[in-house]
Parts: sequence; C-alpha cells; structure tokens
Amino acid sequence: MNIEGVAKKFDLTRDTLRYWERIELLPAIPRNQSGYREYGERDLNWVFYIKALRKAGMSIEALVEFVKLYRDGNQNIAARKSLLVDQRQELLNKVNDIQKTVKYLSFKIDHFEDHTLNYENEKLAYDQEDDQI
Amino acid sequence: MNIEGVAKKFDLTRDTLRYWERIELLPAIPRNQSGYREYGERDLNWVFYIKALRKAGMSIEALVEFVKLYRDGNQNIAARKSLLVDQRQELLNKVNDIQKTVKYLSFKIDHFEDHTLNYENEKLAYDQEDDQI
DNA sequence: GTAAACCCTGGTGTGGACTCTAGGGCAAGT
DNA sequence: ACTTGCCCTAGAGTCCACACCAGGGTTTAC
Repeated sequence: MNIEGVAKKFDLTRDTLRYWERIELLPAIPRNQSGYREYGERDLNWVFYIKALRKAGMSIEALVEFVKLYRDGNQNIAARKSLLVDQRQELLNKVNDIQKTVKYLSFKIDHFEDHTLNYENEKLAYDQEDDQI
Repeated sequence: MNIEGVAKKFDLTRDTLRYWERIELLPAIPRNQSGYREYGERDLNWVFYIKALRKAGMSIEALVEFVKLYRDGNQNIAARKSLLVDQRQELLNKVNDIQKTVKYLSFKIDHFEDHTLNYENEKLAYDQEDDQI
C-alpha cells in the first residue's frame, strides 16, 4: 500500500507518516523501484499501534524506544515484552489520574450552588488519601 | 498568597502561573499596592482545578472557554454547570479510549510469540464493535 | 543603607510535533 | 506528447506551552 492509502486508512497526513519514519517512530518503510514507499502488513501494524498509543497519550519517547528494540533484532524478547507491560501500566496509571479528576468534577457538579467550598474541601473530594496536591 | 507560594503549593513555576493568566486560563489575579499578585481563595481553587484538568489531558481551549463563562458574570449558571458535565463526559470518553488501548496491549502481551498476527486480528482485540479503522 | 531575594513587564528562546514549500521524478489517462 | 496527480527529499515555517532573560522596582535581613 502506498503512502496515500495508509494516510487515508488511518486518517493521518502523508507528512505525519514521513515524519514518524524520520524520527524512527516507524521502521524504515521499504521502497518500490521508483523510490516510493510501499507499506507492508507489518508496517500497517506499526502505524495502527503507534496511532493508538499516541491517542492514548503515550509519549513519543517511549514509543521510539520500543520501536528501536524491535529494529535491533529479535534478541531481547523479554525486554520487548516487559516494555509492553510497562506501557500498559502507564496507561492504567493515567486512567487512575483521570478518574480522580472525574470524581472531582462530579463533586463540583453535585455541590454546584454551594459557594462556601474551597479547594481544600475539593481536594478532599479529589483524593482522600494523597496528601500532595 | 504571593506567586512563589502558589507555585510551591501546586508545584508549578511562576512563569507558568503568569502564562496561564496571560492566556486567560486563570482570571486576572488581584494585585497589592506594589503591583504584586495576591492570590485569594478563589484563585487557588482555579489553579487547582486547571492543574487537575490539564494533567488529565484536557485541552487548554476548553478550559479557557470555561473560565470565560465565569468571568463574564454569574448569569448563566446552567451553562456553566453543563460545561462541567461536558468536561466530565470528555474525560470519561478518554478513559474509554485508553482502556481500549490497554486491551490491545494485553492482547499483544498474551500473544507475544504469535507472529501470524496482523493488525486486522489486533483490531478485533482492540475494539470488537467499532468499524472505523 | 545596602545586599539579597523577591516581584513586575515585555520580549525572546526552546522543544516537540507536525505542516508546508520548492524543486524535481514517475504514472495514468486522453 | 502532454496534462494531471501522484511520489520523493531537504529544508523552512508554525503553533503550542511554556522557560528564560533584561531591566527595573520592592521587601527583608543584617
């Protein structure tokens, strides 16, 4: 599949795909005889993966790291797997953060008219056990 | 409380606080006779609120919008409340997205050695019902 | 009363993640 | 054969969210 097709399929711009490749967020895409990029199955997997994790808020750094491990050979399977596990954990942490904020919002919504509130009360609502604001 | 105190309390830099104020992400902070910012109870609430929502990944745009509604008077209480509700909904959507990605990662982790996978299979794991992508 | 440690504004700098442009090659239809 | 519409690279431009000055006033500690 050519770059246009991939761009459409995943709703990205061609420029973004080229950019990702340049910073090694994607592996080097094979070229046809005219030098055009020809995305294979594996490359589409990467695009899908990268896009999902970017949307979920993963840093590009972490992803580059991961791609590098793949690029550098099949050696360190354990390392790669544990990176996946780490990434999952980071996402779970993020979910946790957001859910705290949801609680905080819910509290504000429920007490919307109550103008005596201050953020100390709200902090309470936001997080009962965590002492660092 | 002066700017240094607020910065320390919320683990932000003075620059960030001034920046937020400039782009109207915070209301105009009252000044003392020397022109120094003097943060009140309400302002601390804002800082807390903004910081939490930023950390949760809310766009600055959406937050500026919200602050504006407050700034423009006490009129539209309903509008303000519904904005809170909207923001909560956005966060819930985000949680949903991330959880999809977590599922996807879990799938990859579980099938780590299985090289016959392609992103079509993974798409299945990623999201059973959503047909886009 | 003076040095250190704050505060202010206005402006410039920075890093990240694209986005666009220029200049040129290839492909497909007419 | 020629127009249209892709593709390429290299490089410049943009926007965001700060971070970092410079130049100057103020407050606090000695």
